[in-house]
Amino acid sequence: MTTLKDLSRHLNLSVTQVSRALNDHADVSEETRRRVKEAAIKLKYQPNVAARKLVSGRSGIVGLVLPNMPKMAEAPIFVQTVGGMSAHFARRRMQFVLNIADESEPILEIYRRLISGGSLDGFVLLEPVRDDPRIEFLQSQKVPFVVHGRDREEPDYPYFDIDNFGVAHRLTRYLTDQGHRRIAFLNGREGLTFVEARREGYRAALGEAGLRYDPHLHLCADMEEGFGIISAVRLFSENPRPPTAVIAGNLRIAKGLYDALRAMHLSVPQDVSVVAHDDLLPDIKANAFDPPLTTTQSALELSWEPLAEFLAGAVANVPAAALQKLGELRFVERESVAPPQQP
Amino acid sequence: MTTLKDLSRHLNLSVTQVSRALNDHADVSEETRRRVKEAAIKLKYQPNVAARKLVSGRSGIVGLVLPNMPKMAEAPIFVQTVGGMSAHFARRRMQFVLNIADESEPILEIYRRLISGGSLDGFVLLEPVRDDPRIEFLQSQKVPFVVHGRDREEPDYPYFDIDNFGVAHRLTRYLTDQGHRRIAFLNGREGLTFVEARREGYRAALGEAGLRYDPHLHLCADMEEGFGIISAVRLFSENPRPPTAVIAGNLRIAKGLYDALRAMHLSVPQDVSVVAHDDLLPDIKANAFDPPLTTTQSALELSWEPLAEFLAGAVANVPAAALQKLGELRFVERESVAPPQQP
DNA sequence: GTATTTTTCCGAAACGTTTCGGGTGGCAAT
DNA sequence: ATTGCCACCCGAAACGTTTCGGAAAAATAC
Repeated sequence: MTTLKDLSRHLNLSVTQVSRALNDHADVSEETRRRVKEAAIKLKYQPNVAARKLVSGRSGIVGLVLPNMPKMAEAPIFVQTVGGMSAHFARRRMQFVLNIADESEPILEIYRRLISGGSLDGFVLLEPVRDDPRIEFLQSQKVPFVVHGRDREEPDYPYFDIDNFGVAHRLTRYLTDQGHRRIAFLNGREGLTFVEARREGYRAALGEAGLRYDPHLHLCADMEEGFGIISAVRLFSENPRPPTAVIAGNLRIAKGLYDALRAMHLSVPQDVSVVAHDDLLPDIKANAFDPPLTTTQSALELSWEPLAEFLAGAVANVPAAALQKLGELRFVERESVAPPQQP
Repeated sequence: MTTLKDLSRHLNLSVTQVSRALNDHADVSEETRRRVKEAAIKLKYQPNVAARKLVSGRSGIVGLVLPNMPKMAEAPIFVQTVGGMSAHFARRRMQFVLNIADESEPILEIYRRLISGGSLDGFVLLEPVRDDPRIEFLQSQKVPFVVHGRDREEPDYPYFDIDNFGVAHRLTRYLTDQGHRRIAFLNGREGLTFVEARREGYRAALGEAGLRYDPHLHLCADMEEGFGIISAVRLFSENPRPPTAVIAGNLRIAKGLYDALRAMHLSVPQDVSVVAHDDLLPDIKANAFDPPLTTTQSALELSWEPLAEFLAGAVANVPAAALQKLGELRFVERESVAPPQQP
């Protein structure tokens, strides 16, 4: 293994100067810098991360801590997430480590262990809840992190999110504009901030249309196909006043919903209008629905690069304000909505 | 952050002795050891991994390098694998890092980069091919690793595998015992050693029954549902002499096969007998098939623990012979096989 | 009583890097 | 000729741990 000392001997330079040359410091001549870099490549020099970390405090390793094994239904998202992050961090010459918690160990303990050993530079946080304890903890420990989402409206930490209020608002508004007055919303698991944001967007759009928010029409659960199926039954077969339109939180829910509606001989959009939000996952396509589904869309896949970039920035002490971004959102009109039938 | 020096000051001991006490060396009195360990807990001492690594050469980090982003069809296996490994290494207080290769960078370059930086202690290798270049490379570099599978019959490195020869042999033998004489085998991607082992098991069992191996009946492809579908068509609708039984390499292939046979109005087991190997993945069950599928089974899920254990062992210089294991294999008879129809 | 071993401890060096403070020598300004 | 400045370079210290060789204290043997 080549070290700085080897290089310095080989070049008749001091270790100091070699280090400075490789790190592009100011006071090293152009000529020397070139020589050094060439030699480094020729001798396959790779800096020893441990040594570097010891003095600089940075290890180039960031982590993702998951509270539990992902369920099978979440597999595609898990692949996207872990794969995407890993790839983008690798591109930045950073290591990405995955840590799946034992249920036995409290999650904050895991963070504590990982940071106090000094092995990790920072973390990626997924699925924040309101006033997320992880965020509070990491902030109190002054450990860099980036959040996929937000746990409050205007955070002072790095994040990448989409306008979830806008998602729900837009979808709801589109339906009220067509004359719908009873609109159900199949949202996500309660407590998650993006679910709350969507609820508010939904509620706001209802208000603007002069409609009142009916809690019976706002359902919360894990965003799986089964949720769509069960909700369809609950909304349309056990309900004296069923909705005329349904908003699905993602395509998986919408899929279940479509299937169940078909089984109940309700047709889209004649009997029920359906819209959804589409994360553009590769395994399920909105225009492969029958009829093609009207959606808001924003590619989940585009999250990983900014997340990696922002975490790298945070580790390098870039101020948080420069490390915040909202993803693009598009509205795509297809054929799953019609005006409500007159009763 | 508490360091050894802090502890030593606090205890009126030398740094040396504190270190030795914590690492359970011989020449430290019982009394001192106790005092030191108590203080360590009280002051929340966590050894700095970077410093430790610098002198010991171990980082406690192991890695998995994947040649490319997993395809969606492989998502459940990916989740199992990555999740399982990560969890088991975490239990051993080791970090597990995932590295998804850019197509641009040759895979051995990635290994080279990761080991010469000195950041990783060892690797987990998946899906070995015969005379796998990764194995040769890592062996030549004297880097510890463990293989899920084998790249030769009796390797001198740590591995966990199942008896793939046995899998194919058993399934084939079961069919020949029932009188089948034309048996197709839907195997995996060519080049993988487990695929070759299965081919040999198949071929051997055929031989024992006095049948000759017909290459037209041994098909190789990625083990996805589509492979089962396409093979069904090829074997049964374009073939003057179709097989009377089919062996599927896994349940996903079997699923495609079942679906396609049904579409072609061929019934299992009256028209075609089917058997398969079952990795006991959570998203697909052999007895949920109609009719329930006769299988060999061995839980993929049970691989992760021995793999983690063996890699940890390899890093600690345990001889390879003690780090090799074959997984359990069971044969489960269900209702997907009948004697062949007389022509 | 001295000689020898055993137990328990410690100082110092080492791992490979970054960085601090302080050099040189050359050149322009005074 | 002195001063100041600049571009370039270097030695040494530091990061936190482990380990080597040796030393003091205690226990045992003669």
